[in-house]
Amino acid sequence: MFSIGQLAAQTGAKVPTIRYYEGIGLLQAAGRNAGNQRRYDRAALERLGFIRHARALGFSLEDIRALIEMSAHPEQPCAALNQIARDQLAATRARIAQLQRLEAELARIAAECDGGTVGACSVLAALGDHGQCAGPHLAEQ
Amino acid sequence: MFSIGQLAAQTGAKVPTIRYYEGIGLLQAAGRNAGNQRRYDRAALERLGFIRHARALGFSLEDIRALIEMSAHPEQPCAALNQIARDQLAATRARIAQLQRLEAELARIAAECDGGTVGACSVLAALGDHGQCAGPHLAEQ
DNA sequence: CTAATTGCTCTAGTGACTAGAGGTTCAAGG
DNA sequence: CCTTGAACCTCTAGTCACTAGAGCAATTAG
Repeated sequence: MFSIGQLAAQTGAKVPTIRYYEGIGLLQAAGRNAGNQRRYDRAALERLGFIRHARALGFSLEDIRALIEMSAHPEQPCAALNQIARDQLAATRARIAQLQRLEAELARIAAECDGGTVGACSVLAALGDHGQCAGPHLAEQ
Repeated sequence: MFSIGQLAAQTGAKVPTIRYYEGIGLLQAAGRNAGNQRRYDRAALERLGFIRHARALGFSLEDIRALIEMSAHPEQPCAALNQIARDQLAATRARIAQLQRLEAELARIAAECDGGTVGACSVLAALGDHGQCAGPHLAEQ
């Protein structure tokens, strides 16, 4: 059995994050010892490891909740499961494409600076005027 | 003179967003008409256009606040100004590189699904086990 | 003159945590 | 056995950049 600190050390999650996951029902509430402190078993370690790895891959907690829900029904077809992964892949690709558009504009804007004064610097003008841009680059960050 | 709705229509910002910008001091408080409604001139239109374009390029409101501050001192050297733009470019490139690592892992994981049941699907296992991944891909989203 | 639209302020909610206050329990050393 | 310091507990509030809604006032078109 692990304390919350040991669980944190083993998974790389921070202690308040673990309590947060429990609070929103993503991790089931841990058992407590006589002094009301959380105690975790190896299954909890695996569940938290799953969550952390899925987060590191960019899945939302809502997605992860759905994935956990599905893993509780192993006899069902995995189409919905794989759809979540493919949606995440598509979202990642879309985000990359958008950031590459931003990168191109930023590189162009930054390159125009000639090291003079703010008043003469083309960077401010370029930031203010979308007309100077090569294309669209709407960022919904 | 424009109403807030007309300003919103011309810049693409939403009405509550404009009021929010005023609330945090990013846009200076607009003048009011006899009925306490905000009225904007062409200068306000340009300031908001600058903010929206910088946001679309991925700058934080804090960065934008600094950029606006600098634009009020046109005689100063533009080094700090250009540094903000170059930092944003570097952050964008770092984010792209990281998302590309995620993309590679997600593509690999999604490709492994053979359309069976959840229990047999390799996607869940791959999501839970970082050991199956080709490399590091820590996402701080 | 009326009705519809637009405007006003204020509060609260989003996602995924993080920070801090103020108090309790545990583990190790003497 | 006792003390000390680390780790634990709950609860509230803050982050970023908005967005949604309530409840009311002003404007504008017909």
